Amino acid sequence: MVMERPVQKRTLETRARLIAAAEAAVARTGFEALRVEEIVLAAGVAKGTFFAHFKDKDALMDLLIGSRIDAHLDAIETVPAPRSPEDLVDRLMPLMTFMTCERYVFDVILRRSGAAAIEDIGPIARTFERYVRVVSTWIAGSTFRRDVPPDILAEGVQAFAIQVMALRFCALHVGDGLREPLLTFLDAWLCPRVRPSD
Amino acid sequence: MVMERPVQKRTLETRARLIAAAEAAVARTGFEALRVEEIVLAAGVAKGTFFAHFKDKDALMDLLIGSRIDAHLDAIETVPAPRSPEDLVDRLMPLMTFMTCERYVFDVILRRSGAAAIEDIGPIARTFERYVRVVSTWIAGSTFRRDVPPDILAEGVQAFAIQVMALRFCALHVGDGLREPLLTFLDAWLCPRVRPSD
Amino acid sequence: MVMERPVQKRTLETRARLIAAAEAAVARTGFEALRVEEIVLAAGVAKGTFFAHFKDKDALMDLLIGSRIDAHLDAIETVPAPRSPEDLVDRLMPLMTFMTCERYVFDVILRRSGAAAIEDIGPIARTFERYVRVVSTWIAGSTFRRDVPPDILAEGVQAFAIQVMALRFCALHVGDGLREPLLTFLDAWLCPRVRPSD
Amino acid sequence: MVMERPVQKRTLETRARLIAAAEAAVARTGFEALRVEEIVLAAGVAKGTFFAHFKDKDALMDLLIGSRIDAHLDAIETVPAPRSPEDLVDRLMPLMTFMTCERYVFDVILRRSGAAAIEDIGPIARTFERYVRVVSTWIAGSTFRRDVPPDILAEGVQAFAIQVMALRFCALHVGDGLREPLLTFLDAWLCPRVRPSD
DNA sequence: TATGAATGAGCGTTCATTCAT
DNA sequence: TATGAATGAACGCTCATTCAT
Repeated sequence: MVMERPVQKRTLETRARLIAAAEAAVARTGFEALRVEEIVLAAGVAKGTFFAHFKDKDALMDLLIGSRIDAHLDAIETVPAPRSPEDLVDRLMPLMTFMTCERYVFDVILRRSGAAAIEDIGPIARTFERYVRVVSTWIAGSTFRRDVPPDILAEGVQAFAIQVMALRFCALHVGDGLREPLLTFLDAWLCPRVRPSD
Repeated sequence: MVMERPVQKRTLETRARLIAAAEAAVARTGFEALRVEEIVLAAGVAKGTFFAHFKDKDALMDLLIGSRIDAHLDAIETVPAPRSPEDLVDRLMPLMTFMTCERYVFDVILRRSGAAAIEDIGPIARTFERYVRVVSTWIAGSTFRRDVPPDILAEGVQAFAIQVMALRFCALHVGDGLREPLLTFLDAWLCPRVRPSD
Repeated sequence: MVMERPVQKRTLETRARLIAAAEAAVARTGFEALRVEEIVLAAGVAKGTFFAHFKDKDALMDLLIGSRIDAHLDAIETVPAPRSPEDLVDRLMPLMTFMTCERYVFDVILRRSGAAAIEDIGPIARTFERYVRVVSTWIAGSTFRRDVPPDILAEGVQAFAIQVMALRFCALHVGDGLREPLLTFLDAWLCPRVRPSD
Repeated sequence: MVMERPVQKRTLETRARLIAAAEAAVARTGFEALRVEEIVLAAGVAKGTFFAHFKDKDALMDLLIGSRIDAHLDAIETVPAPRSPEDLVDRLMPLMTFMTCERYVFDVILRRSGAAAIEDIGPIARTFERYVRVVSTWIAGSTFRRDVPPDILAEGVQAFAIQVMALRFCALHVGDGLREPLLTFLDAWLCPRVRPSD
């Protein structure tokens, strides 16, 4: 029988120190420039200790970015459901702005949004599920189109959001902003205005 | 007045030899395992020569993958325009299969599909534009919904394709295939069956 | 019978252009940062042309630095012979200042002051002979010590000058200046004040 | 308060292995032909380890040559002080022979004998200080001239030794040997035979 | 848990020099 | 003479990760 030894206080402290050091470093130099070396130096622990707490650097990255996304989703859940595509875009904007704060961050998000193995599903991947759940719930209680299940519509919203964010990093579309293009897509996706075809 | 001297024959030959060697290596071991050392050895040129022709290994990767995508688009352009979402998915399948042949390849494609600067726009990024152009032309000549401009619909198709491919690498959806999920999206996107509610 | 074909005008012009371009580049970025690429670009010729005019980059460096030293020696020869070690040091100061303008320059001078093969004796090596000749002549016509031949004394002056310049680049002696230390040596070397012990 | 943790045993062992491997390689092929690759292979460590121990190849070179010079100085310190310039030259000969064993070695010595910054002062630069100290002590206890402080005389000895070694590599003086020319200088420098003119 | 020296495999660089045209 | 693509042989670097203590 495996005894779940209660996590020791020191362990939690070390972990907290590592995360705090990482966040301070990110605040200073951004996500891309984050170095394990830098973190352990600031946290005052050895390199090996870092890897006793995090499977690899990516796991920490996942955690840092994931919790930022979660914070945005927390905020999103406190506001009332959107009643129009415009509303929806407004709700999502802060999150999208964060996701595109650095090209590197967006790349990590894309990479970790899917996971190679079930056990690798990390914070970011979970925020993607949560994202769809939130949007799906909104849609279910909305006046948007009904010919498609809410969860499919929600996944479509996610697809368009990613598309729009990706364009942001394309030189040809720099400066386009996120709002307008996304609105165009969501309007067509959620409120198609077609003549019931003959 | 600067005279643009025509590119020398030898230059083109060397470049061709490098690309041929790289392609042979890819055929043998796949994209991810490609090594610069391997290429220059096979091509019989000095390492310095490689970097005189390609900014870095990534630039070659961009070229190799980009031309594969272009080949698929060439093939796509020879067949008649699709008449239904099913048709459309069928047309796109070979390309999507290639894009997801290696996780590494998909990552490169995502990374290079947008560019930080105009001068960095490479082969892959250009295929993304071409992709949209091709699909847009199809849609323009089709019986799909008309309430949204063809190029927006085409970009949406791209967004859904990427969404579906990304899911492929997600543990939760491995084995889902590409066809069914994409069809679900494209049906809803291109042929919405809504009652003009109001 | 070898016909000494008179050097063509174009040849001389190209050579002059190369030297001018090199000197301009040196003025901009110093000797150490000088690149063949930079020179040929500015001169508007191909890289190969450079090596048709100069055996190697070092040969040009030798020429550039050598002619600067020669200019200093020209100036030195116009002033009257020194009557004291102080005088001597004053005469030599501008030359020493140039020789220590860059660590790299000093290194080149040391390296080229001797030559591996007779045919490699270049401008800098020749300036060293000239230097000894000039100083030797001065000493021969002076009231300095007579128990040692002037050319040996002159070589000693050279040795001390180098010693002092080398110290200049040593962190422990930075800021020591060149004048005082050299004077100390030359005073002892040229005007020993010893009691004839025997 | 930062606790200076004592250097680990393993660290010292690895370092020793690297140095031993380098010395073996030098014994085989000389200093100039020394390759980092060769060293790490022979030492059985990773390349990264080499650069964790030595800033670059030059730093190792400095160490290797510096310790050879130190060994010569060790030997020099065990013999009685010289009583004449001839004695002095004899004492210095083995060291000078080593310093001129390869043109490359002499170049390294010249280059590293001065340092750009305090923290760059390496083994070779330190041997130069030690050299002056040793010779200075000898002179202080000798019957050589007394009108000049021993340390100045010692620096002069060093200057002449370098002058003579540099000439060795000069085509015009190849084969001159080191002994005779140095003796000429040292005799004049340490035992001036002048009539007090005044 | 904590330590930190060691790993490692390949990338990119360097840039004077050569040589076929 | 002039051209400029190609050479070449190390070097140095990277930096997350491992593992013996």
